[in-house]
Amino acid sequence: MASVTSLGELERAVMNVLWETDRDMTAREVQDQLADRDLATTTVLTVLGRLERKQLVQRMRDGRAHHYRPVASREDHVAELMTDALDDAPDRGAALARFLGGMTEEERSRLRDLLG
Amino acid sequence: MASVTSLGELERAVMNVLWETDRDMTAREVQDQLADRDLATTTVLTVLGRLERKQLVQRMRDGRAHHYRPVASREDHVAELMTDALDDAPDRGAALARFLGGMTEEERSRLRDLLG
DNA sequence: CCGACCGTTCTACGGTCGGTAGAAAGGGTG
DNA sequence: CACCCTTTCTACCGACCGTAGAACGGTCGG
Repeated sequence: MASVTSLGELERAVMNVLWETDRDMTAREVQDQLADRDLATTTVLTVLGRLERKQLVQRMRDGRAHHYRPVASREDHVAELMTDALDDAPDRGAALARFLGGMTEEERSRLRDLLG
Repeated sequence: MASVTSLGELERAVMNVLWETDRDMTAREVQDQLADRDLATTTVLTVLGRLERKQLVQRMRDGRAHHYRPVASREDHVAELMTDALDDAPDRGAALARFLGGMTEEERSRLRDLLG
């Protein structure tokens, strides 16, 4: 059961748009935010559909169109990816130690604060 | 630049064998450890080759055969995945907070210890 | 010294997934 | 009611993965 979800490039871009825009969006609005890619609307819809299948976005009908929103915040999503990665380590302590070792002292200190 | 590496099922199984066996292995030895899958030797070789291309394993010639070894420990690998995930969050603090929130108090306490 | 054998490399095929989008259907709006 | 917007269906291509046969090259036993 692979990790939570491995996304393609466009899928990731769409999630980023949804995460960065702090409200529900229609496919058209997402498309507009990705204007530089010059995508067809159907392409955006296909991707949104796949993201819904992967349970990363949720959609609600609103008149003719649908509105899409991320199921979880980006931070929650990231935290979940981290947890999943950690769950792959038989020696959690060692993995955590390596993880901490890769951080700056500043960030470790922030982590201490977060841990109260 | 997707995440560090997303592996297929068999690729992951091979990495697990290499990680769990604490010495260099030949393709044949890996195959033996995966006997339940009844794989052809060439299949194992192909996978090991792909893992080498992905820089997850390293190989050295030893007489007729090659010996394969993981480039990094599983814990290092996991830590790297965690770091990569975290790097995707614009708000690292928030992501870390969510991550901590998903841990048991026991583990948080262990983390405090690791942080010294 | 040669043949059998073993490990490797090359090649390939089918399945799944992601990026992409056209065709056609369905439902409001004027 | 006609039109237009959004959606659904379907599809294609390329990449990646699981899988493995064919063929090659070097070693070792005889």
